[in-house]
Amino acid sequence: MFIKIDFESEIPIYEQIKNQIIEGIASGNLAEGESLPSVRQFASDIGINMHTVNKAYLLLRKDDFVTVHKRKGVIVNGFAKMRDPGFMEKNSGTIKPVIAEAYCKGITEEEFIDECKKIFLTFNKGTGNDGSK
Amino acid sequence: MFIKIDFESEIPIYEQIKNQIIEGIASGNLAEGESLPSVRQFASDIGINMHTVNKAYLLLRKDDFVTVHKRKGVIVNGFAKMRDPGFMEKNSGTIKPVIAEAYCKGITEEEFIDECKKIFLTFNKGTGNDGSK
DNA sequence: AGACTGTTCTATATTTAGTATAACAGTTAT
DNA sequence: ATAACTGTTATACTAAATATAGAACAGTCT
Repeated sequence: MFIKIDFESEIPIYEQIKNQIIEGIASGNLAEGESLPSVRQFASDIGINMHTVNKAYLLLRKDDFVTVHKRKGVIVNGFAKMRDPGFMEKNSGTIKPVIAEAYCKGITEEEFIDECKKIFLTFNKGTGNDGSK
Repeated sequence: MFIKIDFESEIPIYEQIKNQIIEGIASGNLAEGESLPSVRQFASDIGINMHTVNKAYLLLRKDDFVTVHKRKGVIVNGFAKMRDPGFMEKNSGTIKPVIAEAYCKGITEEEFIDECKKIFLTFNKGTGNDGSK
């Protein structure tokens, strides 16, 4: 796997795992139907505990990024199953403090949006969320 | 003050305080030179502990949002003192997971950027960070 | 039956968050 | 100078979140 954990980070390990898997899906590195490593093997690979991996998987399932099959393991969903039109409303509270800080730090709207576009570019290469239904 | 704490939130109280003060500065509700309530009075107003407020103030000082004067208290800095051109580089790691998740959830680049612009609008009304030096 | 999945349970150590008192060191008005 | 107000620091404690550890369970597939 392509996941690297920063043990010095203040971000919990289970969240680093969750984030990197979501980024993997968005960037097309993890395609629909692919299965993730088992909690035991993944934990052993990274050198952490099984339950930490499991917590990440539980969160991914809760938000419809993956489906769990006994025996097969954890499988990446298609974009259709992940879709949630209400995402921006639920998460504007997450973005607001970041923008407020950026604004105070002298970042212009244009600079901020350019950075967002740059990040979006790394994702649009993937399987493709073209915004269609 | 205009600050409301959500005691049910998973976001620490000191971070809620910090965020709302930064948003207050960005939106122009808190102008340069204004002083924040004393740690003791603020804590008593909200019904929390002094040290929780102090922690928020320490973080705000660390990031140059405020200056501390004994007796006068905590005073809001001007945008010039807050300015940090390296902000986006330091914080692209914060934005990336949010965009990745939004992308998977079917939010288009346009929708995401529109939301950012909407938030920027609520700030541009303020004293004005016009991007000039 | 055996080997593999995720899941659940219990237990523990560590860190973070928050509260609680008390004292200290500057600053300013009286 | 004294008093009253600042932030700051120190210590102590509780509670929750994070991470680890080992064991057992319940499906699934060969």
